[in-house]
Amino acid sequence: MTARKSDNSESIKLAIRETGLRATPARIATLKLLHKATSPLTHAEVAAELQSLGVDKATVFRNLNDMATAGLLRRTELGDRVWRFELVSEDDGHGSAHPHFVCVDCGTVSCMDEIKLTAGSLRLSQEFGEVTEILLRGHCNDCE
Amino acid sequence: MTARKSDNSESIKLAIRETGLRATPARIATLKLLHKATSPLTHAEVAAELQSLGVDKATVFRNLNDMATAGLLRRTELGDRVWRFELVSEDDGHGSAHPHFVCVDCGTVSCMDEIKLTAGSLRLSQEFGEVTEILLRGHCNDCE
DNA sequence: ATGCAAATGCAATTCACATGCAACTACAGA
DNA sequence: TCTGTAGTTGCATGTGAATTGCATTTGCAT
Repeated sequence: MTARKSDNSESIKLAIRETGLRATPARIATLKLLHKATSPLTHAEVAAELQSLGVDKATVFRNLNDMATAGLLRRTELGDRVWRFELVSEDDGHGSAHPHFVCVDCGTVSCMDEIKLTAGSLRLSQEFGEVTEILLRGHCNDCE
Repeated sequence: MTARKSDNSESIKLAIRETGLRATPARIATLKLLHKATSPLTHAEVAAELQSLGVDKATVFRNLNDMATAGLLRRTELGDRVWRFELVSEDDGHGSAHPHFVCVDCGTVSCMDEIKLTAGSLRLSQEFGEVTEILLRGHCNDCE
């Protein structure tokens, strides 16, 4: 008894339900997959992986988008017109919007908590609208 | 005489030829259009504009890409899976990219020439890698 | 003026993603 | 534990941007 191969399935289920979504096999498998991944995965990659479980491509698309909207995943675009998804780690807690650095080569997303605009720039940016996200793209040190 | 309506056509032609490409009407029209534009234009926008001149969509696509490769244009992807092109203006010296503001509601793209990071942030960002693009997302004043 | 590589027009295609709808299922309540 | 139903899924189809193949045309060096 106990310690069955339930792994972290239960905690994953809870995390999903917390967002108001249902803990379906497809979603659990998606999160497990992203949990193992060392870099963001594309729609296609996740879909290919879950196909063996009988999960449809469209379902994967919808789930990734839904879970990204729900805040479980982060959706990034590296510049090759393909969305990539990665887990939003809980310990990364600070819900506040902090800048991200995206390596266009490996897709790694780093949080740049300390990056700020100059005061003047901040004011200028107000003239455009309400900034909700700051994204820097480039080549990370591990890639160049 | 002189100062005919040749405008800057001649200088545009020269600029194109300098890259090894031919100065065709479609390319000249494309550059003139981008010259007038105040923000990056999409393939579709340029194509729509040049359609009245009888220029085919595919030609526009190819020309934009070719001229971007040639260094006349800058090709950016602002997160909506659509390429945008803008002139790499010589007088603007810094061939380097300037930040863009993208409205997540209406999709409008604005160039933020004056926006800068603090010196400290600039230094910090170096620790992540070489930043090639800065993107701010949010709700523009016309939308909120 | 002339030849030919470069460029163009048109149609068809690819590729990533989105959607409509009927069937299914997770899960809250009986 | 059983059941109703709103949330999900599978399948097929649609969409919109970008790309490609190929025959024809054209810029421009000679």
